[in-house]
Amino acid sequence: MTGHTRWSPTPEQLMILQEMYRKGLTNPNAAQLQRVTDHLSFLGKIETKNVFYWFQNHKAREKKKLKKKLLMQMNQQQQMCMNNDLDCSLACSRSPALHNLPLFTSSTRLMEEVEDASTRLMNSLWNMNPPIPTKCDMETCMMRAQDPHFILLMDIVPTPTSLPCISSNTPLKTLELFPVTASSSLKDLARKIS
Amino acid sequence: MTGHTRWSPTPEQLMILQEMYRKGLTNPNAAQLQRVTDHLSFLGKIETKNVFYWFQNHKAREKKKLKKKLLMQMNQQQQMCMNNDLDCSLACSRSPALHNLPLFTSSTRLMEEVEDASTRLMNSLWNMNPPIPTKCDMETCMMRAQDPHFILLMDIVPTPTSLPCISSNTPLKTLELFPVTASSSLKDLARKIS
DNA sequence: GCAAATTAATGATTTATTCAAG
DNA sequence: CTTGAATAAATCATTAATTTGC
Repeated sequence: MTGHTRWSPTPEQLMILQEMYRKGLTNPNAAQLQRVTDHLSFLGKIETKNVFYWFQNHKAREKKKLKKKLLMQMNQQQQMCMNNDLDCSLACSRSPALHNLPLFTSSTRLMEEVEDASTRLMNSLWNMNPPIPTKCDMETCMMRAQDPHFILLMDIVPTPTSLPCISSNTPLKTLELFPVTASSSLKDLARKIS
Repeated sequence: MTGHTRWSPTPEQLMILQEMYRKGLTNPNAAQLQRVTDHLSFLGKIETKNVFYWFQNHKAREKKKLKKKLLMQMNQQQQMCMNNDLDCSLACSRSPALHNLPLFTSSTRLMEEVEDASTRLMNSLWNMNPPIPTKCDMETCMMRAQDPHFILLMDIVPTPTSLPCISSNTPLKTLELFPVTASSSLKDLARKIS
């Protein structure tokens, strides 16, 4: 195949082809190919098969590009989601109103004792000192299951007794079940013990 | 560190820890760690630091697992999307009602001639024979931009003159701009020419 | 079956990042 | 802007699980 030189569109031809494609001509039939070829032949040497192959290739490559682009978008989105929201997906509320919600019913288990033990421990922790600093009334909330956790979004209305936790103009917020501030340094504790 | 043997939770301890975590205890403070340790010490040798590390690791690894899971889901979804719908995203309608929609206005370009040339060619193609077999009236439609293409969903009401293209109980459908069936085989054409 | 060899899980440590107080 | 506490991420190291050849 050394004697041959393959077709290469002139800039004008290329632009028109691209424009046609962008306008929706992604799969021209024989008659259309012929017609396009006729028109483009005024701008340079061209054959029907060139046009045919161009559309074939262009479609495939646009598809590939779009695919790649969406992949990147999705990965990015996903990263953001992961980095910012994952902890929220674990968060839940200490409010008594939630104690009996499905959020706290465990999946069926063989060992009821484990269930009981952890529940008792959990309840004892709820009653521990120091008291958890955030205390809010809940009005509306949405719960979304995200196996194996739940995301709980709720409308928070700070009560008079509540500490300055969240400004009231951010209505939808996720509460945390357990205190954010430890009474003593965990690192120190861990070090002292080890 | 050869003399040491690292802590390994008994099955009961592990179950309770997991249960606590599932109930929302993902970041215990010092007092909580101590309390949990005290309780679990009845089930086997355990130190506060073990509990501390367990929660740290478990949280991190659950996060990682969830991340991976979501990633896979997204990739799957994406694959499906790509394989089934990509061609649809390129589809648009040949109906005269759409000729002046933004769908067919090209982006701003330096060379107006190209725009004109491709538009003229496009228009000539629209008027070509054989006539495009699908012919429907449109009532309602939605257009969604998906750079660099558009997805057009529309309510199709077959007219008396229309060929049997789409059953009327599938109201929302994507139309294709150009005929799906070529008047002669493209493959044959390409072969004949080459 | 079982014991060495390989792989996967996971406890423990270190390093980096975030965030609030001064 | 710096510092320190807290947390998250990355890494190391050992144990548990499994594979493999006999």
